[in-house]
Amino acid sequence: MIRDTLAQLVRQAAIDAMAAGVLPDVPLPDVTLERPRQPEHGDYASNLAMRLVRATGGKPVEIAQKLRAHLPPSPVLGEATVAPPGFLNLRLSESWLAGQVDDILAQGTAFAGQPPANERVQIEFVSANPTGPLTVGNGRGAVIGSTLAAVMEACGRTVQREYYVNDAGTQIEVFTRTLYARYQQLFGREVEIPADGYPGEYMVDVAQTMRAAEGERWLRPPGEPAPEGFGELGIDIMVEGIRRDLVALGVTYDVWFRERSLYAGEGRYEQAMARLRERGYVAEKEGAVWFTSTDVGEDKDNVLVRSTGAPTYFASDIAYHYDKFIERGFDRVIDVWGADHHGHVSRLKAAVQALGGDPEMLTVLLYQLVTVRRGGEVVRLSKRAGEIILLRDLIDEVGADACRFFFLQRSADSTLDFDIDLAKTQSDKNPVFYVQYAHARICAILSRAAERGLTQDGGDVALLTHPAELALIRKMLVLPELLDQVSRTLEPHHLPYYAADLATAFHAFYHDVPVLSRSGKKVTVDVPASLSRARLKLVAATRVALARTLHLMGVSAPEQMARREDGDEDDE
RNA sequence: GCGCACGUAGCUCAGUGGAUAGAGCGCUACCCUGCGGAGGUAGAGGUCGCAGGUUCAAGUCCUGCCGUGCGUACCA
Repeated sequence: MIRDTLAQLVRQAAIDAMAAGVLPDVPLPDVTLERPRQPEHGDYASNLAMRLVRATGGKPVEIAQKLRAHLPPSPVLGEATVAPPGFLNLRLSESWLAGQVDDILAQGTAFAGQPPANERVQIEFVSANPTGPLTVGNGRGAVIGSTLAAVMEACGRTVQREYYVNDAGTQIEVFTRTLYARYQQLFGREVEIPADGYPGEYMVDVAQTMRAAEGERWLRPPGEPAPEGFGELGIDIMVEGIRRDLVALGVTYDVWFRERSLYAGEGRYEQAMARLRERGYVAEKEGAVWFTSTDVGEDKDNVLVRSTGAPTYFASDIAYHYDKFIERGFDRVIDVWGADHHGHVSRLKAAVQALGGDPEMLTVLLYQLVTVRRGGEVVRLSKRAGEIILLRDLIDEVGADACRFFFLQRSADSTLDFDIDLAKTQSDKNPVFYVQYAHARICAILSRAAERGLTQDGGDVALLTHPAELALIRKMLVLPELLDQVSRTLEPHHLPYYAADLATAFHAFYHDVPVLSRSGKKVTVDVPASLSRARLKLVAATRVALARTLHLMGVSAPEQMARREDGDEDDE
């Protein structure tokens, strides 16, 4: 990355200055460059002089000047200046910048990525209980998780995407009793769904699916419980529905991990509990089995096996993470959870530590709640599911692209207001539209040029010297750094902002700089073919960068937008 | 009570310890039919919740307080 190259130059300048006796020989801190807010301050700035001043003495500005004098020559580096209170500001060489257009085109869809690194990452996301359909909140987790997976892959990690299906435990019994009641109702029996059951209408749909497939096969005499296998089939139907909703959002998985599989035979559950016991973290008291998490710094102990003999959800989770860390041996594990689960983060990390894993390698990424607005009013109800809004309904109404873009737009730490009206707007007010339009416009320009027999072939990027051209190239070169940052901080919300920035830089360029000759009523612009070819290269490179950004977000990069009807200025 | 977050423009939100705190929407002007105007330019709008502290430098780190959300089960 260019930032590293420049940092190395600054570091070398310090070493050379010390060797020359111009600066006292002191230990050198890590040289990091930042991007100044003001463009006048250059492309990158180093605060090294200010960090050295305590050890070396002297004035920061003078130290910075010495660093500047010892910067090794480089084709990358343009101007270097010193600014108070001691910044060393660096500007990229314009000829090098122009040359990056060829570089971006050569990289193509691999642009801004990193070579493979030897790191295996597992990212588990959504993992909603299969007792109900996905909600908009689950959708946010799906988009955050899948986007992070894509970015980490682009940055060289080997990524496994996993969905943990909670198909064991008490909730499944409740689900089964509810479903069986619904099933019997379809055959005219006067049966009430359980008081603690799932009232949503989707349960009727599942029951109907089962009747449609196998008729009354599952019916037992009145008063008897559901037969063996009935609940499992119901769960399978639910999981399939969840899978389809996720596909509609552009999300697929490598592994669907069944909680039930932890308990098969002498499985992971037994192994994990045995390991905890060996290591001295299991105690019996009050008729239950406890994880003595206070021994690893927790506030309280937690129950593993209830006095009824049934394991808790927490025990399953321990076995599951035992499998991730100890058996499957991932270098890094990321769990994406809704913020309402944050109370479990600490004790799960404690469990990983107690098992002998490294809790630092487990990152639990929490995202805050989603509220949906329509006409400024908060939407609360779904007809089919009660007090939740279905992800499916949102996708059907605004489309997967808008869903993904909007879900990504906010930091996971912030609650998210999803404005349905804005997401459906076919205008520049809608950021998804604005960005996608930029891509479509690029495609239109390239094909228009081709119609005239002009292509980027043979274009000489050295002709790209206009400030708007260079600004656009600079914006494209942000992407590699951005992806690196997202992969390290796990904050994908920067991507939509960047996409909009890049689109703006393109529109500004296109507004200021003619790519093709044109003749209108008022103005005639003549662009030499050689210049057109060079600028078409820049346009094509912008397409590469913009499409890359959109694809990582899982948002489509359309070649054309549907034409808006003329004269249709009003909102519907 | 305790724990984890959040509090930045009218609204929704960005802001890796750096220089003059930004964007979109909304508002006010302008470019006037354009190589896709579904675009561009400019302006108004801020005690970064409050008070201390650390630092050459704090919206950013630390402490306390106020406000909001979530959690604090032998539920998942």
